[in-house]
Amino acid sequence: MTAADPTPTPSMTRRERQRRATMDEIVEVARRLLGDPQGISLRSIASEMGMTAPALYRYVESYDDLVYRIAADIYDDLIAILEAARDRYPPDDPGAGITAASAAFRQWALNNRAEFGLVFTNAATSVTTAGQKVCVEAGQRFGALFSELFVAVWQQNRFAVPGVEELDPVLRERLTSHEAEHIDFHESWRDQALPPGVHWHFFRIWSRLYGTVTLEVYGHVDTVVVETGALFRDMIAGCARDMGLAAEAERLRVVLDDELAPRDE
Amino acid sequence: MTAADPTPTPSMTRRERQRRATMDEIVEVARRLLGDPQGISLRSIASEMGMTAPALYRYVESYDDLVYRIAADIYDDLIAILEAARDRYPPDDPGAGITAASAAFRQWALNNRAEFGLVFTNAATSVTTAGQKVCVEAGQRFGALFSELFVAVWQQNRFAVPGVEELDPVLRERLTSHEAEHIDFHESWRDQALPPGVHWHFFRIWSRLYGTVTLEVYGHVDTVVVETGALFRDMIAGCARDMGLAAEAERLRVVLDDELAPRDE
DNA sequence: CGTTTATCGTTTACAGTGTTAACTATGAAC
DNA sequence: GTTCATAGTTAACACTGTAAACGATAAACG
Repeated sequence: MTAADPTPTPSMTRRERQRRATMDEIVEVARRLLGDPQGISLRSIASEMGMTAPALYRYVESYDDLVYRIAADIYDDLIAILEAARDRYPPDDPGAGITAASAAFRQWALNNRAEFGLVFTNAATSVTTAGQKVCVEAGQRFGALFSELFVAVWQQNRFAVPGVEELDPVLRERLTSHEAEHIDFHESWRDQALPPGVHWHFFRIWSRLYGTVTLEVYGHVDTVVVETGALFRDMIAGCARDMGLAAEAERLRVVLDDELAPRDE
Repeated sequence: MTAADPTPTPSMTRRERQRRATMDEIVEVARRLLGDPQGISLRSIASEMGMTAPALYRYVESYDDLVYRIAADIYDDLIAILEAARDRYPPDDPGAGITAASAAFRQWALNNRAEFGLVFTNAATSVTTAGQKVCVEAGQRFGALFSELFVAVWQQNRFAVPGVEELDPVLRERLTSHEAEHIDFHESWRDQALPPGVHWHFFRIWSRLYGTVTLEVYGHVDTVVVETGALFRDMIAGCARDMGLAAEAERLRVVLDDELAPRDE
């Protein structure tokens, strides 16, 4: 990937293009080195691209700043993978799409544990650098991918969601008031005036996906339920039920099997 | 805490006692320093106790070894906290016990994020040192705490669990064959001959608890559902339903409110 | 075109990390 | 009372992120 270019490469001065190129190469090399047991270091990155470590400071404010940029790049990579999984199924079948994307997310996490940890179990709540911003934005794009699929499913079959009266008062307040900057990844919902219960229910579904994948990645459960994928399958089936997809369980099971099978390439 | 002493302090030579004392002090100091922004380091630990860094190698094989011992200590600390929460309710009310323990787990995690991350989202799959062993054992004790409560609930109300025929074949094989060393924390179940479905259902419940807490700790969800505790409450309510505790929902809600309220001390 | 100037890279240096080797007190043991 | 293992030391090595000062080079301007 090495993406995250707001303006890809239209017409910028030669220097700017070159600068962007090495900027991209930095995070590219860093991500390659991320797989190594001893992890990444500015010196290893620099030497890998024939430079010295202090030179990297022309492109990166600090080590943490670099980490944020790497995280953003990982996000974009992951988003592309999930979109590809989603697009293997027709757009008018968001149930299959969200199932496929979820499975792809899980497979990616298990196959890229270091990257998963960097992005999804990181205490990176520290200072606000330039890099963190791009990281947060990428995270919002990632969230939007799932939330859009979720909303598409809801708009298709209007499954039951909790009514406003069932919601926690504070939560209801936040979800109804449309100063919702804090409702991170849901910019795409802006004009749709969705019931707050839809918002809320999405959090519940997302928490189960995130939680199960994280549990599997860190192995805080018997290995057999990870190896067989039984726990993940069960969780997906449960989420499907709670999204009004019970009738399509058999069909979605096939989708899931397909996406959980090791990719052929 | 600084516990994990198989033989507390019966009658060992003076040297052994002293050795154990500084061993305990090391992890104690390390844990105190864990809260610091720049984290722990052998030198900071040593200087904190008036020593030099290389001296620590008389007690610890390596840095990773130390981390494992810290993790074990954290586990023991956490176990004590959860046991205290559990024991605030009568032993014949495991429903209240598991609810309280779950809430205590969540509160502890949110209040000790560094320690939580060290223990629960750590790639510590590397080499097998002496320290890792004590860490794994502590983890099993931790798991046993929840699984025992879970089994107690089941033995009390015999809630429905999936039948053997519904289980993944590989999973069924593993759960029925009693060479179950891999079924980590369930040594306490040994002689009970529990249906495999009970095992399996415990994994599901545990995955939801672990997943929700981890999600909250790392904030990969709207902050309001964390601050209000709405997501956690909802998840606990769902688990209670799936443990045949629907009738006691109101009673357990009170327990939950109690445990989620900031402890008074 | 030549000169100025900003950019990108260098070398050097500093404080910090985990870790090893060699050496030295000191308390237990024969 | 001598021997000897133990617990500590200092010195050193190979790393880490980072700052300062300096040099080459390419763009920008008169």
